Amino acid sequence: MSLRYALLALLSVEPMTGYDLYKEFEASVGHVWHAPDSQIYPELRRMEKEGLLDGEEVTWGQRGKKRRYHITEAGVKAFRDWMNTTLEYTRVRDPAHLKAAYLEWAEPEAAREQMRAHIEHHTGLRQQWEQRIREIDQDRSEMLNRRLAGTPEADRDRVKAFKRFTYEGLVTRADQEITWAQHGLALIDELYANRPGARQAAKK
Amino acid sequence: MSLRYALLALLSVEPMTGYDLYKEFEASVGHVWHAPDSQIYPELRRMEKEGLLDGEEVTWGQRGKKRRYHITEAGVKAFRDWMNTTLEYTRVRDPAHLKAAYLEWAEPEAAREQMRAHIEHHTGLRQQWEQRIREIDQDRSEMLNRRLAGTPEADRDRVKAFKRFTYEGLVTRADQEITWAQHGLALIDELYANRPGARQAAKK
DNA sequence: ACCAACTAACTATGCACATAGATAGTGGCG
DNA sequence: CGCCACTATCTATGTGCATAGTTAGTTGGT
Repeated sequence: MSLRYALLALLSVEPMTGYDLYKEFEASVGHVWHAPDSQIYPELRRMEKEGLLDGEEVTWGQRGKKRRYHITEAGVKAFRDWMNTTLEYTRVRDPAHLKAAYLEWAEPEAAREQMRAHIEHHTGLRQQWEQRIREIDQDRSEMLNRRLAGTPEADRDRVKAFKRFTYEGLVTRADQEITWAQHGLALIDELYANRPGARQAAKK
Repeated sequence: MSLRYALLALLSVEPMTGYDLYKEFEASVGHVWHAPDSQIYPELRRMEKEGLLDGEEVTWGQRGKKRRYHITEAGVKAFRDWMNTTLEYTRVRDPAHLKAAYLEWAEPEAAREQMRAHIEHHTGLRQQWEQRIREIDQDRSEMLNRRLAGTPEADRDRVKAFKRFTYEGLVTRADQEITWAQHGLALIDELYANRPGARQAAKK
């Protein structure tokens, strides 16, 4: 149910087409909420039907056309209401930790590989998020700059501060996951010290 | 797709009915993977059809009956194969951080409430997980004890060690989330120092 | 003139999961 | 005896999301 609010967040800056939003998901919101275009287009139509958005037909080239969505007052209200409502948290469902709990079933080398994948995955995320922080600090994010341009000067600090705060939390989380998996690698080495990886030659 | 592996993990210890598994989900695996009974029962039937489980009709009282599932060799193999396969990670989708990124839209008091809810949520999880660690250390987990009883002595350390490792990681993660939200509270106070919460009386 | 890469949008299928409710038997307590 | 909490299972409906494929126009380069 968060997709529509991610969309409203972007549309609160300026009108956009479904494709714009899809692209923007890769570049900005996508770092906290990913969505494929096949989910975005129908959601936009639904939101228009519910009066949160106004759709406008725009010609493009000779015969091409696209639909540009504007946020309505009802849309702004819906977004603000969501922001003022405390989130419901869902139940834990964590494949990586489920696997970790039964790692004795895996071959030592497969267990290590799992830990390495965990490190790699979170290293990648960490990089993206750090990059995002740098963009915020150096005003190099197009979307954020446009948002700031339409924000009263007195509130600009807050807009930047909350985004920075968000990504800082994610970077720390990634660090924690990386450290955890490194401990995992050490633990595996320790537990199989007398019985090296199945495909590894035993020492003489 | 992880549900079936969580079920196989439990059934690798001993045969159980759907209801047993449902209960066990609340007490052990549920701490890393939650599932409602309405998802468990049909999955068990599917797994039986695929040959991963054997179902056995058991009478219970006068007219009552229940179905007890045994893991088959194919089931053990499927679980081991999954354990030896590196996980695919899914895209980021994090409602709490999505909201955090746009917190300037919320009333200060609502923003604080969101942070408090985050702290409360992760404090609850932290407690569960710490409890789990204590149970592991003191051999007070029924399920784990039964698993250990059926495990060769040489491998018992590993079984416990991986579980401990898993929950330690989750505890650290919870700590990190709590710290983050506390920073959030401090940040909100700082950013609205000149403009206290909307419903609060201004100082004379 | 043509092709590749991009813009733009839509459709289809299926699983995973949340939520809610239905049905029926059991065991114990007062 | 009647009631309640628990055991046990199943059904139904809707949303969210992944994955994959389709159609059509545009732009820029060789």
